[in-house]
Amino acid sequence: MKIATWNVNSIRIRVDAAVAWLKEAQPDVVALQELKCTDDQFPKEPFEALGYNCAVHGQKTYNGVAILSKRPMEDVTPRLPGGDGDDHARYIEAIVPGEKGVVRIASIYAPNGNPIGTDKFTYKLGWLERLRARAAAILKLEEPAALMGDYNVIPTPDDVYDPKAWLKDALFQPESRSALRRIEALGYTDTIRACHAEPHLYTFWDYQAGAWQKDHGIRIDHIMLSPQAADHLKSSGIDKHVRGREKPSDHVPVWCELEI
DNA sequence: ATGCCGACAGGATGTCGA
Repeated sequence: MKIATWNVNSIRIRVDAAVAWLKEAQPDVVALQELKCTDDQFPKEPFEALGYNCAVHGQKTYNGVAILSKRPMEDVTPRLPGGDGDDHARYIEAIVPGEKGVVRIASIYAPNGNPIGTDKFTYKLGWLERLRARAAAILKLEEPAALMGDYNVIPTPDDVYDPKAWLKDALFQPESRSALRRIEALGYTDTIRACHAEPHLYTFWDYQAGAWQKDHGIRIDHIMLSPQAADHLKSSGIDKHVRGREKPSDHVPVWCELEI
């Protein structure tokens, strides 16, 4: 089973780009983030025409997550538990059948958290703690699971072109990095780290200041596998070339192959 | 230099992203 995650930065404006990538990459399951549309506005037709079922948790203008799956999904559950009154559409979970078993899939869009020292940063850390709690609960199920999406956290200095330039950014704060490490420490595997020894692999390049041309990127989109999924990890990659196309998202797809 | 770019809502320009 090939699974992938992609922050599309508006699904409506990215339909052609998404269809082109799906045709070439042929993933069985895709977690999408930053739909920037309501459930009603989500363009299901072009994806259904490619054979995908769509589970959408949208919101007007901001956020929004979805899971596309060739096989029908079960137990589709939007919203991250906890966070009383939190109405941001940043999480959706579903069960997807594979050839040999099922995989629990989560599409994650963690808060940006800038600027630091504000309620936004507090919200980010609280949200990541809620995610850790959910990740711990999923581990107890002892089943293959992939928690994938835009974590908005740069894990280490090796995951950014110039660590100094990000020292005051919410994505690279010690508290943010620690929150991600706490999830990994539960027993989750970062697929790109597991499959690639070389540093400076990126998933996001800002639209501004020629970041793409200068390869000024950061790695913030991650696939985290439960032990039962990591046992079946075959390969993982980043479809970097997608960033060089017409009207690109500022993020690119991250994928992995599971023998499930 | 805290903007550079891009999407959205709305109908000008402010908000948000990372």
